[in-house]
Amino acid sequence: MGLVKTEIFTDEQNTIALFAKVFGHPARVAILQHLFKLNSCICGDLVLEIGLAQPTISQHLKELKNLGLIKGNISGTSVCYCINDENWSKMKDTMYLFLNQDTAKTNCC
Amino acid sequence: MGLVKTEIFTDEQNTIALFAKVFGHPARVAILQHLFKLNSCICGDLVLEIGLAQPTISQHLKELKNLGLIKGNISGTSVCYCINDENWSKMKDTMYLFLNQDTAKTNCC
DNA sequence: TTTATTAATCGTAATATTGCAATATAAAAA
DNA sequence: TTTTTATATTGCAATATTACGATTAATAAA
Repeated sequence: MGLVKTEIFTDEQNTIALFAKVFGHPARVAILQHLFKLNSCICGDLVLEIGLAQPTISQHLKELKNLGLIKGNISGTSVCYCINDENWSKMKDTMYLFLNQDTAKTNCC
Repeated sequence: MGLVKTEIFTDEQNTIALFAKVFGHPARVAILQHLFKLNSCICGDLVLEIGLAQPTISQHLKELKNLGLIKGNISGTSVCYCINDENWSKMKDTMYLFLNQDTAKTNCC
């Protein structure tokens, strides 16, 4: 297999898993942290900052873009990437609901 | 390859990625939601609730246990799983810091 | 003891992910 | 136009993940 059975789960469960999955690689975490830190946009400096080959970074950026968490503006030969604030906020709402399930709960073991 | 280059990332980035990775599968999301909802512990009912084979559920439970997010108590022939509140709370702190980077930021594109 | 019952482990097939070299694409500079 | 610069895409090897049948282990019930 190696194939996730998405049909048997709710949309919410699949959505949470998709967002979590994209954060499940340190390179993508690092890319997002850089984009946040610089506040302004960034292009291929990411390749220098993070120690991975250019095609690898490009691939990770694509996954973040596919989920709508970042957007890229072409300026000349380079591409300027930055956070998609609106979608980031929506993602946060979804993840918060999941992470916050533990409030006011007591366990038996 | 297929092998993550963890050496080139910070501990924080790797930790975030590890937590996110475990949430990156809908079955594990579903298991956690069940454990939270029932408030009391659960054992192999998870196999019935979620539509995956027993060894598959067992494997997912193991990953959650390895990260310390759940704990299991043996009672008779069955095992009672529940959330590890303390570790869940610590995990939440880590993830919140990451998810909350967007506060008071403006982007250029 | 023998027989359920429950969960973990092993082994394995199918698929996905990671990373990069090589190449392609596209715009800017010469 | 030719060359340079910056990024995306392709193809592929190495490794990881998912899922499950078969088996094992361990306790409870008969």
